[in-house]
Amino acid sequence: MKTPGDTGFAFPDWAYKPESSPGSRQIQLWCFILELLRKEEYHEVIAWQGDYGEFVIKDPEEVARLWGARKCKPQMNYDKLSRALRYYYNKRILHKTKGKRFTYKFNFNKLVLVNYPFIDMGSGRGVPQSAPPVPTGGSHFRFPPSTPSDVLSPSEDLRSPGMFSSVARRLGRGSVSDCSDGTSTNSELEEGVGGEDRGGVGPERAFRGLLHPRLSHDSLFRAYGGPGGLGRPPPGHRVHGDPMSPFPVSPLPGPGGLLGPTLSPALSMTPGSHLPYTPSPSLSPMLGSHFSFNPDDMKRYLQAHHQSVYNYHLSPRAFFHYPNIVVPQPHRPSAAPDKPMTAHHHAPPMPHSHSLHHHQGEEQHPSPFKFKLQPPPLGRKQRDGSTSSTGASSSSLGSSYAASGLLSNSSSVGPKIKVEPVSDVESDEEVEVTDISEEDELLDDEGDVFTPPHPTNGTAPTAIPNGNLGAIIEDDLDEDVFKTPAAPPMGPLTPSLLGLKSEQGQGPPISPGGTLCIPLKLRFKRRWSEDQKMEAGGERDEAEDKKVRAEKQVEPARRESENGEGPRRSLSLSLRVPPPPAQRRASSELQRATAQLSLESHGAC
DNA sequence: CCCGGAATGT
DNA sequence: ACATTCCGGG
Repeated sequence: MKTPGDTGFAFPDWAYKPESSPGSRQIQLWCFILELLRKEEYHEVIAWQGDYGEFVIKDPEEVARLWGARKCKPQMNYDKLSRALRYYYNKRILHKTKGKRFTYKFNFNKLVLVNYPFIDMGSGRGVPQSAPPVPTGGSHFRFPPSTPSDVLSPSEDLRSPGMFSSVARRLGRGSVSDCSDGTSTNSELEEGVGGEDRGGVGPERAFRGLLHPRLSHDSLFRAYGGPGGLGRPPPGHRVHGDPMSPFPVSPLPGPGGLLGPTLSPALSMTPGSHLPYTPSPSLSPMLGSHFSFNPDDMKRYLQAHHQSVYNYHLSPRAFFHYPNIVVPQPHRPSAAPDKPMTAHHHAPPMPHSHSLHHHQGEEQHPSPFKFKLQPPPLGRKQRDGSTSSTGASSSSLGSSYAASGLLSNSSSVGPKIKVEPVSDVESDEEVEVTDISEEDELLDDEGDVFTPPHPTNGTAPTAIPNGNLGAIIEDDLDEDVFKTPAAPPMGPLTPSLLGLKSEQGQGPPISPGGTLCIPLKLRFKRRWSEDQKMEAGGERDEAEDKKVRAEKQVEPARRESENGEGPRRSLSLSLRVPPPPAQRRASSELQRATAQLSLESHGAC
C-alpha cells in the first residue's frame, strides 16, 4: 500500500526469472496473470484477494480476452484459459481455492524455486507460498538501496520477500499486452528484449550472484514464521489488506517481529553479518554462475548450511527415520480446530524450544509415528480407479531420470499406458496437492482434513548455488518445500536439540560415508534412502507429471528412484527390508547428482 | 463452475 | 513444454 501510486507493488518480481525461458519465449499464463495482478489498471478484472497468493478473477471473460490478446488467440475464453490454469495444478504453480469462484492461489514457492533456484526458500515456510508483494515500493523495484536502512526500515519491507524482488525482479517487461492493444504500461523499460542485460538489469544479475542462498530462510523465516508461528489468520477470516498485495494480511505476525537485519539485497552482500548460522562465506564464490564441487568450497558451503539444514530442511519424512527426533505426534491438539496445527508441530518457529520437548520421551518404538496423511482429497483423479498394476518399472536407475525430471519415459513405454500415479494405495498425489496448498488450503479444501504433522520444514537443503539446478529443486524439493510450511524456528537451533543424531549432527556435515563433496541435500537423501529402505521398500514416484510417469509400483523395492522426494508414500506399511548396501546407493546418488548438475533449469517466465 | 482426458498446435 | 480446443462428467 504505501506504494506511491505506483502500480502494484512489485510483487512477485522475484517470481520472474530473468531470462525468459529458453524454449518458448512466449509468455506463460501464470506470468501473465502475475502481470495483471500487479497492475492497478486491472484490478477490476483480477486482483489479489483472500489468502496469500490468492487471487480472484473478477471478470473472467475480460481476463481471457486480455490473455487472448496477448497470445493472439482471439478465440480465447475463460473456459480455455481456466483449462490452462488447471494444468498448473500439477505443476504446483497454482491451485484452486475451493469454494470460491474464479479464485486461484499461487504457490510462490514454486515459482521462486523455479526462477531462482539458488535462493533458499527456507524450507517451506520461508516464503509463504504466497507471495509477497514486495513492499518496497513500486512496481519497479529498486535495487540495492542505497542504504540498507532504506530498504529495511519499513517493516513492510522486511516482511515481504522484497528481497527477492529486488534481487530478482525483472518483469516490468512488457506489459500486459504486447500483441494488440498497447496496453503496455511500462514496457519501455526494456523493450529491447535483450532483456536481462538491459540496463538496469545488470545489477540484478550481479545480485543474483551475490544473493546469499540462505538469506531467505533465515530472514524470511523470521519474517513470516516467526513470531506468530504461522500466524496467518484462520481460513475463516481472512482479512483483506492491500488490494494489490497477495497478502492481505501482513504476514508478519509479530510485532516487530523481524529483526531488522534481515533481508535486503544489500545485506546479501554481507552475508556473514546477519546470518545466525555461521559463516557463510563460501557462498559468495560459489554463488556465481559457476558452482564448483571443489571440496573446499563444498565443505565450507556445507558447513555454512548444515545447521540450517538440520534445523529446517529435513523432510518430514526424514523424521520418521530419526528416532531421536521428536516428531509431532498425531496427537492433535485437542482444541484448536483450526489449522494451527502446523504450528505446533514441531518446531514452530518459535524460539522457544518447547516444541522440542513437548514430546514425552521419545519414542523408542520403531514405528512410532505413523500418522496418516490426509485422505485423498479430491477424488477426482483416481476415479478411474485403475487398480494398480501395470507396473514394471524398468529403470533401476530411476534416480537419474527422476532427477532430471525429464523423465521421458518415452522409450520404454510402448503402448501408452497411462497409469495413475499411485493413487490407490497411497493417496499421495492428492496429498501433495493439498499439502502444497498449505495449511489454509488443507482446511479449506478438504474440510476436515487432518493435517499431517508436518514436522518442520521439510525441505531439503535447497540452497544450491548454481542457478542451473533449478530442476533439481523443482523435482527434488518442491514438494517438500511446498508442503511443509512449517518453518524452522530460529536459526540457531541446534541440531542436537532436534535430536539429530550426533553422527553428523554437529560437526560439519562431512559426510559420514566419507564423501564429503556431496551436497547436503544429497547426503540427506542418501540417508533417507537408506533409512527408507530399511523402513520400507518402496516409494517412488515423483511428482512431476503424473501422467508422465507411467510406472506403477508393483514392486516395492524396485525403484529407489527418489528417496527423498517421492511424494509421500503411505507410511502405512512398514516392512522392513534389509538395508541394502550403502555403496550402491551412494553411487546411484552420485549419478543422480551428476545428472542434476548437468541439468538446465528451464525457467519459467 | 470446475475438473481433467485427449487430440492438436507452437 | 505449454498451451489451445473440445468435451464428457460432476
